[in-house]
Amino acid sequence: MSEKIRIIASEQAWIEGEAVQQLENTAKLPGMQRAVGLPDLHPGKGAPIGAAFASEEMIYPYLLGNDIGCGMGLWQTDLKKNKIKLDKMVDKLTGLDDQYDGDIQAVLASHDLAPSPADPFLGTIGGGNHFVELQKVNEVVDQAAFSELGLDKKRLVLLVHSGSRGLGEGILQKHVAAHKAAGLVADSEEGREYLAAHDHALKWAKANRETISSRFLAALRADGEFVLDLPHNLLTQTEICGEKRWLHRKGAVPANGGPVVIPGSRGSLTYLVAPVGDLENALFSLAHGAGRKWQRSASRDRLRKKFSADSLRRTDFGSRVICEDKNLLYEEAPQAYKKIDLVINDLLAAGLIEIIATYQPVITYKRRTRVD
DNA sequence: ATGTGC
Repeated sequence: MSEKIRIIASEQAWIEGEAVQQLENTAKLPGMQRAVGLPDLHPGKGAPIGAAFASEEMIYPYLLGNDIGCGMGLWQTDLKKNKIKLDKMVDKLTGLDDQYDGDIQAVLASHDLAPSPADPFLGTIGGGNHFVELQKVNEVVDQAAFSELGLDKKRLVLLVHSGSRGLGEGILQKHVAAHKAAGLVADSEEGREYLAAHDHALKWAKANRETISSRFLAALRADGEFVLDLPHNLLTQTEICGEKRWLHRKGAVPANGGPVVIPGSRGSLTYLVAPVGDLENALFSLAHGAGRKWQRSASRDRLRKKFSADSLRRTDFGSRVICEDKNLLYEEAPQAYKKIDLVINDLLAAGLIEIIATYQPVITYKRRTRVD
């Protein structure tokens, strides 16, 4: 394996050969200095997911993929853990895939965002692995760090996973039409144009998660306080070992900006962790989740044989899954994902995290609208 | 992942 590559995973971790091959391929790209695979590394469309890449001079839009700015936002609600009325809450969460009926222009203005064709979709989560999850505390491990974030173990939190919808898609498509998987010189007209579009999508995606949270909180008739928001598909100029590098993160959460959330699948715990240790050697990045184990089509084929759709709408935690799109229900089932505990154990073994707390699902909202 | 593909 190239000395440019590091894979942070134990021998027991299930990492597909194709993902490792994809990581090897990225290390050969012109200007590429280092590539790090995180414990949730898995194959993507040409480029791996769960990885960070540091390059000199060149930037590679293809490594980031279409959902520029996709990430996790966390809000603490004023809903109490001991007063959960599941059926009533599920009934309230309707109409949330429709166009946002609030003031989109005001949201854009507050984030200093220029108009874009994706604006009618602001406030919608989209499909794929995107979700909104209401969670309750499972365990507080580091009370001081937990309190420091303003968190209260009696209160439910809202975790929002979404991105830049059609906006990032359009930016990648434009690049691919002209350059396919090839990169750009960062300091060129096209490079600067991509970076400007990227930065816009990054901000838009954050505004999207904020809008989604306010919609869901309003539907639940709850208030919420912002806790944190971190993208996991992004490109930044970052100093690494004393050199300015273009740091690409694809399914990798920044570990140089305080605590991060690493969610499992909807059937497992979510970890709130503090990055520690030699993060520079991990390109200041951590795993962004459990990582997919089975491809979408394989998940549908395998799980349809074993489980009814309704059985997948409840989890071992007693939580509910709101998802009327049956394909999505099977594609995103917990069985299709790796075990989050193993991902966390690998990060602990590498000395890169300390656990602050764990949360468990109460309600997982996937796209509710029926499309099948 | 996708104002969702043949």
